[in-house]
Amino acid sequence: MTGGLLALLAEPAPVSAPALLGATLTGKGVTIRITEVEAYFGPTDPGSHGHRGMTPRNRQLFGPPGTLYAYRSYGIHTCVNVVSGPEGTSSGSLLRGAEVVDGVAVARARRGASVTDVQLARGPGNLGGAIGAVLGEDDGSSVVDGRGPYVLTLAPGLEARIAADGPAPVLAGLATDPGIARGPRTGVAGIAGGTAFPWRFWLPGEPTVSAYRRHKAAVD
DNA sequence: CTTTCGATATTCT
DNA sequence: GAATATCGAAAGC
Repeated sequence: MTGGLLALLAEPAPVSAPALLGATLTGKGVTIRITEVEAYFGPTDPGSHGHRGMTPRNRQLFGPPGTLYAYRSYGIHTCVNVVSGPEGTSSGSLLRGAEVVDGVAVARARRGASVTDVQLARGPGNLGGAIGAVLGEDDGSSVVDGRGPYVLTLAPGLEARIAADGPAPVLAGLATDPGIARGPRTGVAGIAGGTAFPWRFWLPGEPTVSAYRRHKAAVD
């Protein structure tokens, strides 16, 4: 059952993003365990692709929770988001880092023979490459209804906790979970990359979390 | 170790 | 024409 997952994704990304840590995404011969995400929220977030309204590229970001939003970054890399929040709000979580837990050979065939296990899905562009994301066939597909190329499964134990306590207490607990780190987003320019939007979430100590690289002047 | 730079789709000025 | 939710190779300390 994925009822708990849908209940969490009903919340905007800055609230629901921590719940994606430790979750797995399976499809196209590879399974990854998510270790790093960034949340974006169009209505109030100048760093979001959806902040200035719908365009042909970002329209899937406005879709229903559980939609996969894929986009081309710097003209080269394919990056992947999981849409959350009410339909029409342009909110989603960018998958920035993950551990390949199954299909390592398949992922390496896509990324290159010399890429180490840790590097396979470390960083958003690399992650998209490892799972074989393709704009034309994956952008706008669902990761929750079982009919798309990918299926998202919550971290072990989370479904049971949601069933017992409800989604709100679970998300409130994740917001202060000492096992989850949060900080400014990577690569986002201007004030949107500063501490005013501490919407990068990761699992401390995981080697597959990408290195924090400052882009331009992120306001602290 | 750190910094620079090229590749290049999409969007905004 | 310039900027961007990037990456990796090359060059400079």
